[in-house]
Amino acid sequence: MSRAFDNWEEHTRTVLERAGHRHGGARAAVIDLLGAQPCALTAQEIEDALRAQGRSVGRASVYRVLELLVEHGAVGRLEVGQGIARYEAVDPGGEHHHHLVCRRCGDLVPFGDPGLERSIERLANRLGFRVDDHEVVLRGACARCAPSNNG
Amino acid sequence: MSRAFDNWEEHTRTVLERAGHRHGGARAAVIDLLGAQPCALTAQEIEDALRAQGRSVGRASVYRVLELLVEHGAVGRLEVGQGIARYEAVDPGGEHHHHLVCRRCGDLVPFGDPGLERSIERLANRLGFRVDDHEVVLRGACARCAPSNNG
DNA sequence: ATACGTGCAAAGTATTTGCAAACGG
DNA sequence: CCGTTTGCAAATACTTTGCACGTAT
Repeated sequence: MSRAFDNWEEHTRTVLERAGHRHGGARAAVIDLLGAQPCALTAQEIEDALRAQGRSVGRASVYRVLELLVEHGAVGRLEVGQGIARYEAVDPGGEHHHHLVCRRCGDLVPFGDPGLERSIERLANRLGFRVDDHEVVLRGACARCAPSNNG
Repeated sequence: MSRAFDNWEEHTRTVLERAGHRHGGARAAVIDLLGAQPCALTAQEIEDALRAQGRSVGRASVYRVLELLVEHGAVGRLEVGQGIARYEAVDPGGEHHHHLVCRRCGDLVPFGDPGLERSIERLANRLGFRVDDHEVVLRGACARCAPSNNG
C-alpha cells in the first residue's frame, strides 16, 4: 500500500507493446523494480538494486529504458540536489505526489496535498499558462529530523 | 523594474566581505551580471555573457563564485531540464518567484503568487516538516506559445 | 608582503552513443 | 528469421580540482 495504484507495471508493458516495443530483459527488470518502489530512485540505485537481485542490467540500458519510459509518460524524472536525476513510476490515473528533501538525512519524502494541487491549477489559469505538469520540492527537515534540531 | 529589489549586489558584497572574502575580478563580474538579470542563467550563459561584455572569467571561477554565493544564500541554484543548473540572485528581503518551463520555446518564465506561498507554508505545518526553502516548477506552454497550439 | 582569488588544463561524474551479439515475437 | 534490445566501452557534457601566478588588503 505504498502505492496508490497496483497495475502500473502491466499498464506500462501495454503502453510499450502498443507503441511497438518488445519486452526484453532489461526493460522487464527496470519496470518490475520501479513498480515496487514507494519513491524515486537514481539510475545508480536502480542499477545497484538490480545487481543485488541478480538481475544485472547494463548501465546504458538502465538509462535507455528510463528514457523510453519517460517518453511514454510512464515514468517521471525528478532533479533535486546536485544534477543527479531520479525516476519514479507515474500513476496512469493522474494521482501524484511531491517531495521533501531532508537536509539532515538526505532522504526524499513523498507527500500529497489536494489543496496544493488546486492552488497550482488556479494559479496556472490566472497566469494564462497551459500547464501539463508541475513539480514541487520542499527543502528542510523531515518529521524524524525536525524535532531534534541540534545534533 | 524586472527586480523587486535594487541593492542585491551591494548586499552581496557586504555579506562576502563580512565573511572575510575579498572582492576580486571574477566575483565582481559574476555579481554584477547576476544582479542585472530578471531570471536564472546557466553557468555557460554567465560565462558567455561576461565574455561578450569583455569581462571574460574562467569557467572554473564562474563555478567557484556561484558555489560561494549559493553557500552564502545570495544565489539560488535551480535545476530544470537535463541536469543543467541555473543560478539567480536571491532577494535578501525574502521575496521570491518560481518558474514555468515552456515546452515550446524552452524559455524560463518567472512568476510569483502569494497564495501559493501561503498554501505551501500551511502544508508544511500540517505535515510536520520544518521547511526552509521550496521550489515550484510548472511545465507547459507560456502565454506567448499557449494560444497557438498547433504550429 | 601575504594570503586569498583566479585561470588554465586535467580530472571526475552522470549520462549518451556506436556497434556487434543476443533475443523476442 | 529479422529487427529490436542489450551490453560493453568509448565519448560527451557539465562541473570540480590542482597548481602556479595575480591581486586585494
